[in-house]
Amino acid sequence: MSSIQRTRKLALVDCNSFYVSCERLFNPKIRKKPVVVLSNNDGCIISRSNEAKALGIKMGEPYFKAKDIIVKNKVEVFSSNYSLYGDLSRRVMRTLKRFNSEIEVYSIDEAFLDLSNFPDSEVEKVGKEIRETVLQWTGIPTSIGIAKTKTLSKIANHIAKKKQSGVTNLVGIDNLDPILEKIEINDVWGVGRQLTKFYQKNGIYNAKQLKNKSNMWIKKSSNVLGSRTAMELRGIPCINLETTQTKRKSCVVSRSFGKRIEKFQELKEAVANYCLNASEKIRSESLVAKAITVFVRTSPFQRNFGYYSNAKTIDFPIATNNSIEIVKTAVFILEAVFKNGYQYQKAGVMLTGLRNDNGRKNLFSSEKDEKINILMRSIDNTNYRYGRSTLSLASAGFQKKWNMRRQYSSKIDTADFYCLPKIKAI
DNA sequence: TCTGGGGTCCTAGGACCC
DNA sequence: TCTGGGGTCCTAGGACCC
Repeated sequence: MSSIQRTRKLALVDCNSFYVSCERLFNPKIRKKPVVVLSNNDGCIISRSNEAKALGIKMGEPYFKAKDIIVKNKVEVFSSNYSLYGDLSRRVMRTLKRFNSEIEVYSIDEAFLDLSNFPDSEVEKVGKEIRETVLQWTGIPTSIGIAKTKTLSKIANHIAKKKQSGVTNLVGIDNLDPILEKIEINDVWGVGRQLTKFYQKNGIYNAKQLKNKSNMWIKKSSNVLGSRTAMELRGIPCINLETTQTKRKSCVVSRSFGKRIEKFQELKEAVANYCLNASEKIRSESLVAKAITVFVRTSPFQRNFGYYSNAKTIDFPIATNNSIEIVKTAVFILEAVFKNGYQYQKAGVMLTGLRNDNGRKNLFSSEKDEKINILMRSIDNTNYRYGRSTLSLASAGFQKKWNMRRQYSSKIDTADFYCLPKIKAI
């Protein structure tokens, strides 16, 4: 045995109020102010600065419900700008890879890092170094939790969020019970609303109590995922670090409309646009779809108009990523699910059964297919170079009355020179 | 007036086969 | 007419995540 202890150590790096931090980066005036970022269509609040949290603004709360507090306290409001957040996310992840190239990018603002190669005694110091480096290189503040399993690093991260240092290390602590006892059951990773209700009914209110329940009982009353969580709380790793990105299995594009839609024609345009978007996405990942689902629905919150929701799936004869075929099939489905006399609030398309496009010709492929592939490729290249929807299909429409509301966009584009932050020479 | 979007995994149950 | 048991595969729906 080596003299240095090398237990399994995972760090969870989580960006603090990520979307808000991104907006602040390009707008120093809002650094100390309460800030919120809204979801698509300016619907819900999906990111809050600490100052906004302190005002009692809740995560996921509809914007219009929080408006009173927002106006009264002069909270800065932004529509979401996903290309900006995606760009900054990539910068953060690139920085993290300096510390270990084997990282799992878990979401736009989170990554797991394997720190097992560092001695136990140094791991906290490494955490602080990671945090400082990310802040210095990207301007994004983070919190870091370190522990033996993913579920425990999530808990460590939860604690780190409330600390000045921003780093919490649970490796090397023999008895975690006093810490786990303070973690409410609904704050445990993998325990959502339903499980919380169920666990509480059975006297489990915190992480320590779940940890001490028998696997048999948990598995019987929930499922394997539940018992995995309990094992991980005991420090037994059950969830691996996924360092290689696996290809996705489905691709969804759906939006709520800026205003309600009643006409088939407008719905058709929206759905055609979602199809173009989705097929471009899967083409860029060299995938083909086995099937397509289209769904439409009215607002579930507007009871006086009666709720209607419908969806239908069609299998393609041969898996495809051809925009024209995808749009055509989607419109065919839409004709089947559309009913007159409703105010539609949302629609979407889902490409499923995705697999690699091996480009192999099959029995039915023809010269025409070849030509279509070439056409698709040139559309993608043009749109990449000159901006999305430079080239489109006529069925996608031009008016786009149904487009999203984005009233508070910061309009920052990291690909645009004039949006770069200015530095004043002293 | 105004309530996001995009994923994954698990389970139960049905269809089908031998 | 009697009518078993085990396996696989698929799907819909639910739960969870960020």
